[in-house]
Amino acid sequence: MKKIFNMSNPKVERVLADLKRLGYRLTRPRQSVLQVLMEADGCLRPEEIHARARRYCSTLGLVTVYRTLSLLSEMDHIRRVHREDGCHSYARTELAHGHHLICRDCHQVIEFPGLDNMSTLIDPIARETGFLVEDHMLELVGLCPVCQEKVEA
Amino acid sequence: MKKIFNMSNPKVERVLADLKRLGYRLTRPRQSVLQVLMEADGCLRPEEIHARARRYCSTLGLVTVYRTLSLLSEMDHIRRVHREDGCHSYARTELAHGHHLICRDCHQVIEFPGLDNMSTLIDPIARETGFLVEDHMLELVGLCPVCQEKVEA
DNA sequence: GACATATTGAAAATCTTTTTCATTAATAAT
DNA sequence: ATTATTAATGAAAAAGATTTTCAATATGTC
Ligand SMILES: [Mn+2]
Ligand SMILES: [Mn+2]
Ligand SMILES: [Zn+2]
Ligand SMILES: [Zn+2]
Repeated sequence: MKKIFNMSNPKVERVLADLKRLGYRLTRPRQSVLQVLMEADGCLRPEEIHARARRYCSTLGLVTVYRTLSLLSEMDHIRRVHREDGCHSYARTELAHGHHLICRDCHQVIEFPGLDNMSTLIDPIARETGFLVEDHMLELVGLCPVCQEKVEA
Repeated sequence: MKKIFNMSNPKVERVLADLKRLGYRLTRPRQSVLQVLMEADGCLRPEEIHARARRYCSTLGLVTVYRTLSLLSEMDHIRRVHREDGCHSYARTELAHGHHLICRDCHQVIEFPGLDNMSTLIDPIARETGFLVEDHMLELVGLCPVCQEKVEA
């Protein structure tokens, strides 16, 4: 099958090539999910991805979304992000490195972008322990500006 | 109700006092869950906690485990730890607070040494966001040396 | 175009967690 | 100790998220 989008996204192209290289078929459902993920600038839940991707492939089933997410995760083109409410979100690997800053009072959650210096922290630990560190999760807890004032008052 | 365990654990005592202070009842089901959590030296899933706590309170329902976990989390006596497979584990705050290195295959948990440079990481974020960062949780996930070999083989 | 089969979607199954609600038991008052 | 109050409990049902099953379909190849 040919690409389903006339206007081509270089990120999408790259993944499509990778899929083909590995012998996977370039189906319309897959392409629709991929397109959504690669044009998004944040984390999306499977349900959201499903809704958006249906605009490109109206017959798309949620099951296929899950299957595609799992495949793209394996290939490390997207990454799964933990959510407080139990389920998961997915984002392009470049974006998925966000960390959380949580206010212990109002429970506000701020995402802050990935830290490049994270590896200066992790590398020595990997070396010492012999672990192959594949992922990390950093969560900061404290008081947001608003709640700091509430406490002072 | 009086305490259900003749041999008393100081950690359990402390939480019981706190519960009483806040007007909660010291029920047998609650005490059994608490006991399990405070005598454990690692993370436990609700199902595991349920199984263990039943030895102290045979009628204990899984629902009550969830309710107690949520209460103790609110009170910050235990902390919820994210798991790769979607569900959550819980551990005493002291245990859950440190930095952990978790093997995604054998689930081994190693506590890893010295992160003095944590503040070089956190300070800029605090400055940018205006948050007062009081606590942090860092979890590294990967493969332990043993499980790396298993994969290679 | 025909073929082989990887992929799909619907439905059912699983699994974790939450809600509902009638019953039970902890605490405080008598 | 007995009783009254009502927070807390457990069973069952519901809610969600994700996975499995399987017959039908669409893709890449010849
Ligand atoms: Mn990260
Ligand atoms: Mn999680
Ligand atoms: Zn706040
Ligand atoms: Zn291991």
